[in-house]
Amino acid sequence: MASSKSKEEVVQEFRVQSIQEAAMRVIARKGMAAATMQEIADEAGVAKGTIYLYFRDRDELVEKTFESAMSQLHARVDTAIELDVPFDQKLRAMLGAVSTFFRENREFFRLYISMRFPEGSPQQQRRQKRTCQPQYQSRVQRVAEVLQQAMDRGEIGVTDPRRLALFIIEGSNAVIIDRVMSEAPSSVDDDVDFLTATILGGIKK
Amino acid sequence: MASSKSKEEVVQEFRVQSIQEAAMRVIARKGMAAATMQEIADEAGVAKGTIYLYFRDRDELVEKTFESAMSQLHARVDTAIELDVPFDQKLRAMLGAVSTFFRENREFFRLYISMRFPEGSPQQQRRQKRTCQPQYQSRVQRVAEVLQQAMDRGEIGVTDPRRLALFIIEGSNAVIIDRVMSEAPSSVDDDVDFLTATILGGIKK
DNA sequence: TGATTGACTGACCGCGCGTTCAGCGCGATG
DNA sequence: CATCGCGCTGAACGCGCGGTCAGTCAATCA
Repeated sequence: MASSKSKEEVVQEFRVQSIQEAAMRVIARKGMAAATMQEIADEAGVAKGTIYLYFRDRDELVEKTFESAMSQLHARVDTAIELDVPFDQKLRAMLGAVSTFFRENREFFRLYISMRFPEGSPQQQRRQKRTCQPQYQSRVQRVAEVLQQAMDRGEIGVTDPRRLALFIIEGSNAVIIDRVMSEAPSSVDDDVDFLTATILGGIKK
Repeated sequence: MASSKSKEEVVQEFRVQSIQEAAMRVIARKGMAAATMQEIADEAGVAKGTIYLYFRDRDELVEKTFESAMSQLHARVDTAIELDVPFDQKLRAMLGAVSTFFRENREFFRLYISMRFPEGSPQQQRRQKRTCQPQYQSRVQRVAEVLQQAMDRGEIGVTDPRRLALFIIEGSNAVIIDRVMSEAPSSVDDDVDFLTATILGGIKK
């Protein structure tokens, strides 16, 4: 047999996935704090207790859901980063990857935003920081490295790459999310054109 | 009498203010959802019940707290907007106003972020949208108008001013908030220099 | 086909929250 | 000094949540 696990494992993974997707949809609809286990279970078409067969508690469900979506985003951005092209094309590819991802995963952005700042008791905050912040930091870090390379090659001016990465990522996110939320028809290229031009050339006449 | 109201009114306003400030501090510490009325009351040095003498319920407390802080931010930005100077100086003044405000009100940024996307039941979400979204929209709108003027005068290139405003506001916020959170020593000018240069001139060599 | 398993269910539990309100104490009044 | 008014208190209430676990039943086994 190709894989050692057949039915059960496949079924398990399917369950895990559909519960995670349900969680994302409910969080997108009600917000992080107001998303209840009951509503997530209903959305997934299972009983509340079933969720606890696959996830220890609510925190773990949220954490795993965030991580698996985030690793997809990272995978896409990484393929753009690894392209061997001039910086402006690479920037365009990265922005396109992010834009496409958020368009295909409209429900994710709410979770994405919520996980940025940990909530709850100090312990909960520490736990979330350990698991979720690294995902952000590594996203910032990867972009910062790309910027650093471009600086070394003289393709762009020299500044603090981390601060620049933050500015680019959050500015772009705001534009992309605004578009995704407003139900406007497809416009990936439009946004990417706008962002690439603004980031590269600034707004000065 | 200068004002028609003396003792009682002054005392009332003081109570309202100190409760709002306590709410901001607790929200900054625990996050929006985990900030309990009990902890806010303790922080303000009053009993839980006392809060309900000044605010109908939790939602109203949060709403009013957000609005009063937000109007301070708006006031500062507005004085920068009304300056009769070239666009680049105006931009610098606006960024300086925001940066200074967030530095003086470290506790506010958490509330600011939380209010951006309404949470809870559909009714709650509608209520929050009616009261808080306008504050954001008007911030975006004001910046967009300044950009439009600059475009008309040929000071900057022509694009969609709203989208540009979003990009600038959120990119700048990310940089400013990162600095405020990281406890780094004063660096308002540093951030403002960085942001002004990047926004105006872009990053291309 | 009867026995056995274990994935799944959902009524139930305890807790902690927002909210209430009967009562307390203290300054003002006469 | 007795009375009153009122700002304030915090124990108590009900609700709705996350989490549990005894029971169900379809698939599997012998």
